[in-house]
Amino acid sequence: MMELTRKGEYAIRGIVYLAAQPEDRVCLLSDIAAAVDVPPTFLAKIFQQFSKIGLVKSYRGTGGGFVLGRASDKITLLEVVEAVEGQIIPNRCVVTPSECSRDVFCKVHPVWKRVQIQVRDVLEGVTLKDLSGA
Amino acid sequence: MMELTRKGEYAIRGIVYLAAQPEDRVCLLSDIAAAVDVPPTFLAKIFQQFSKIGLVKSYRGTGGGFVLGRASDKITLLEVVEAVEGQIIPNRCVVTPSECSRDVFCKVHPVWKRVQIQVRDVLEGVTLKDLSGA
DNA sequence: TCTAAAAAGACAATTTTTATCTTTTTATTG
DNA sequence: CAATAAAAAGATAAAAATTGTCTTTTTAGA
Ligand code: SF4
Ligand code: SF4
Repeated sequence: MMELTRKGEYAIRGIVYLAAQPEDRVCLLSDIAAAVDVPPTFLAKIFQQFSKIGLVKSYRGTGGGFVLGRASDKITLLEVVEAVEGQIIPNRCVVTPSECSRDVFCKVHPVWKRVQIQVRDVLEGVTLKDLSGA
Repeated sequence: MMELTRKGEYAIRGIVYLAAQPEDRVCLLSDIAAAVDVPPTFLAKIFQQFSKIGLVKSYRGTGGGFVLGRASDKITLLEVVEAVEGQIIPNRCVVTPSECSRDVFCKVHPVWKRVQIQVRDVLEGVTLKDLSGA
């Protein structure tokens, strides 16, 4: 339970690698994939998601590749994880109360809410800089 | 991500209902299932798991059914969840470091460890009594 | 125009989840 | 003892999610 998927793990590896590169060095997807040991086609999908929300910037064509979208200390682990895994949802009723008619009186409901907050807090407190630094 | 499965949700509902019953009242599985709106055959599997580790006690035959294995304030939500979902594992390297060769230098690894601890702490701090009380 | 590289979309194998159904074991009761 | 009640165990299966791959398209540079 609560397990990060491969996709999430790959996503983190990839972007942490990027964050560890010299500031404005443009990296090939194929190079990143090889470096962090992830299937290139899979990582491509992941970086497309990153690109859409601006977590990375991409350049096409010759000399193209990827760079970080913002300074590495301005990107949190939470953003990275949520970009590919979606919101941190310990239980569906946390995000969709209507899902369960019992939520009116349910005492479990607020516990999941607390779990959500705790997890988010941990992940939000870590930046790519923290993860890529020496 | 981090989402409880139906099985986990059902498990909690079922055992919380049991905890809310008068002390030594033996409950039929079919009654519990109906009360908490869970497929009876599915709940049966769940309660079998509970029974194996003593979270509930079961009686077969006429007049049989289930009662809580211990006082409701001695059973934590963590136990219940882990009984059916397995350990709280935010990332597999947390439990099987050998899984990933990068764990020696990896800075992400300890973050998942912290997530694990936080989640466990929240769930461990809640008992069935807390969840079933008026 | 040719080539390099990412973006997009379609597809597929595998695994996990979410059950259901049947048979077996155990206990009670008349 | 026979009949019945109820949980335990086991087999099976549909649906969904995960984990990829492959092909085509778009964009940019040389
Ligand atoms: S029973 Fe409570 S915890 Fe479970 S889904 Fe409903 S509101 Fe959420
Ligand atoms: S790269 Fe780090 S976080 Fe990811 S599996 Fe390996 S040790 Fe764990």
